[in-house]
Amino acid sequence: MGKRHISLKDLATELGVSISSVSRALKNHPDISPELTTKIQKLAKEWNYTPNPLAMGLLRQQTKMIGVIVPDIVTHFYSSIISGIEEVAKQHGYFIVIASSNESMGKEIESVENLLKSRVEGFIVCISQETNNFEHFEQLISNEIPLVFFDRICETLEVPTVIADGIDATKKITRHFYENGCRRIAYISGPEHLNISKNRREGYLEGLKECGLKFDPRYLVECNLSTEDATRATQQLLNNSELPDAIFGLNDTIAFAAMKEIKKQGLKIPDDIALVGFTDEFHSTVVDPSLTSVTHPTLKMGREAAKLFFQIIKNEKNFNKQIVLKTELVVRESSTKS
Amino acid sequence: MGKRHISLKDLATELGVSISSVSRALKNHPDISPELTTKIQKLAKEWNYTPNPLAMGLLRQQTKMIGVIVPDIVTHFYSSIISGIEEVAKQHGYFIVIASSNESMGKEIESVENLLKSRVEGFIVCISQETNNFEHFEQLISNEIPLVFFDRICETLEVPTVIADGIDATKKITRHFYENGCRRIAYISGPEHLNISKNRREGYLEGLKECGLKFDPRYLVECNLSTEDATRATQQLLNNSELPDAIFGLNDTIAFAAMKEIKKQGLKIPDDIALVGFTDEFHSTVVDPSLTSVTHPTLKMGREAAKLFFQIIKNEKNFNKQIVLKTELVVRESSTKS
DNA sequence: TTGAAAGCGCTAACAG
DNA sequence: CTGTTAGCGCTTTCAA
Repeated sequence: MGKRHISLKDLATELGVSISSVSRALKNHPDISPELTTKIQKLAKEWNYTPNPLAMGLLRQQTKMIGVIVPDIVTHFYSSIISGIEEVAKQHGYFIVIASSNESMGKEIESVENLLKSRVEGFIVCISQETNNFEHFEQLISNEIPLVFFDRICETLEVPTVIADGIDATKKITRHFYENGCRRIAYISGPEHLNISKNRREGYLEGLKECGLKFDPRYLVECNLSTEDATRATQQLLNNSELPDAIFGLNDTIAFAAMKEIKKQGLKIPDDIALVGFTDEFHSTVVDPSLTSVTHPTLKMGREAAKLFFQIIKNEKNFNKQIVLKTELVVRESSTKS
Repeated sequence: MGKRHISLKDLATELGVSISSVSRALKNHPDISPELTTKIQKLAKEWNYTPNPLAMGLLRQQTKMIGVIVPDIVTHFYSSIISGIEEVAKQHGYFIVIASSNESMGKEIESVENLLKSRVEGFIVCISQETNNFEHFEQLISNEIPLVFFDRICETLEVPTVIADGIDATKKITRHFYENGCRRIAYISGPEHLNISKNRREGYLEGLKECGLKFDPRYLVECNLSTEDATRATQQLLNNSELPDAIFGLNDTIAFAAMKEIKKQGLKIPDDIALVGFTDEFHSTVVDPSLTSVTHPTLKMGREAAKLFFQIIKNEKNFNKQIVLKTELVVRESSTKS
């Protein structure tokens, strides 16, 4: 059950001094005589004293906990971001409590409440795909509880955010397809209300225009972010009388689902259809053909989100509240037609 | 910065009663008059009172935190186990604090110390591949701090554990190869001191024997668990004058590295070499050819580990302290020779 | 230079 | 039935 930890009181009684003297000595308060200080510090070390964070927390009303809410934790994208958050949090002596919304708004709301009960000092969140009502976040804001959004954000709320530059990314993808001879470029998007969907679509449309291609609505399909629906969306694209010669998807789930479906229908990647994803390093190289993709700077995204958080916590005033991270197009086999 | 939360005192002063009455009313203590109780509960609800866990924790000397140490958090295997742990922890009103050892013993030791400082009530850990000295865990044991190992365990320590049945799994794999006509079955193992390496090797040897095959040391290579070293190990196997006709690896990292290397050398899977991995659902189906593999019951492993933990916390005496989870061989394309 | 006391939010034993 | 008090571990005035 765990033996009791050493307290200031233990040290004080052992040494026959007062608790406050011990407390002061341990933080090298100048008032305490050097001898006493040394004596106390020596014993503290010997007895392996560490301050009780519960007591400190109660006193200062701070738990040193950050609530992190993500759509899921098993996807590499999120776990990698979490790593980044954790890294910075640790540096600041904070730790993170992770909750998964499972892409459900109900669970998201619940998580906010639960974490609030646990007295987290603030939140770093990527909203669920379902979330279309933001009251639970507005409440946080009006209570002045620190909040940071990453990746999927709510544009109508004044909240510090870090996102990837989706417009630029999808523009790059479209152009890349064009330069590789593709003319019927299709895009599988996600739920319309998500900023990532909107941005990436915008880049897609701009890219088409820049390449002098006309937008063809048959080549833009939408799906929720499940594998099943992504497969359905791919099938829809492949049902067109005029097949697209290039497809890219909003995220990994979609990209891989598309890849499987294209292969299943006996079409060749990239020769029949070039494919590009929005994925991470690992998955992209493990599949066959290796997948050209825009890599998300996940670790950095996590770190930046955490940094924003601490700027809020520290009450800093002048900092950039809208961080946009550059993405990189890594060309692999799936998009270079022979 | 977060407005102050409502305290019992706030309710008490508002209602002009004592703090203890409020405390009692809130837990429906029979001593309090029904009227007062209702009045207090009503206000508490209105003001959205939730007990301060810090105060409770200080009082009861419990943080409701479990330290979870894993080799890394971004691998699906671990993040999925973490999900399982988290699920059960939540049911018990606990939350988990995750630390990653990055496969380094130094970091692992550090994590134990840090989490101890944070006053976690106990630990659930998968030891790092480097760990060959267990003092930091022995210390926990002698201090009666709850500890559970999963997947990679230390057999010399008396600690409740949950593992997958590696012997049975690799026996099944070996037999599966045999039944598919393979006779030169190779195995890429991990660091010898890890229980998972030992068990799986044992199953491999037993499987060979059962099939009436002689063990050939050229077909057993070892690697640390990095992609680079797994590639090296695969090359070593493929350098044999007599090529193996089947390979399986200790885990996903190895399996995928092997797959890439085999393809790179222009060999066909499964016709030249059949391949089987120890992986999760997602990865196995996304690669080409899809990978036959033994699936780890990761979620269950996490849940079981957490359950063990709470049995310790609750001071239960008679419970099974060695949980062995069955694995399942899912046959896909990579191992069925045409 | 050191100690006593109050208070952070809560519970529980003890009084009334 | 309700209030008072002490105490969990710590910091911080205020006193000495």
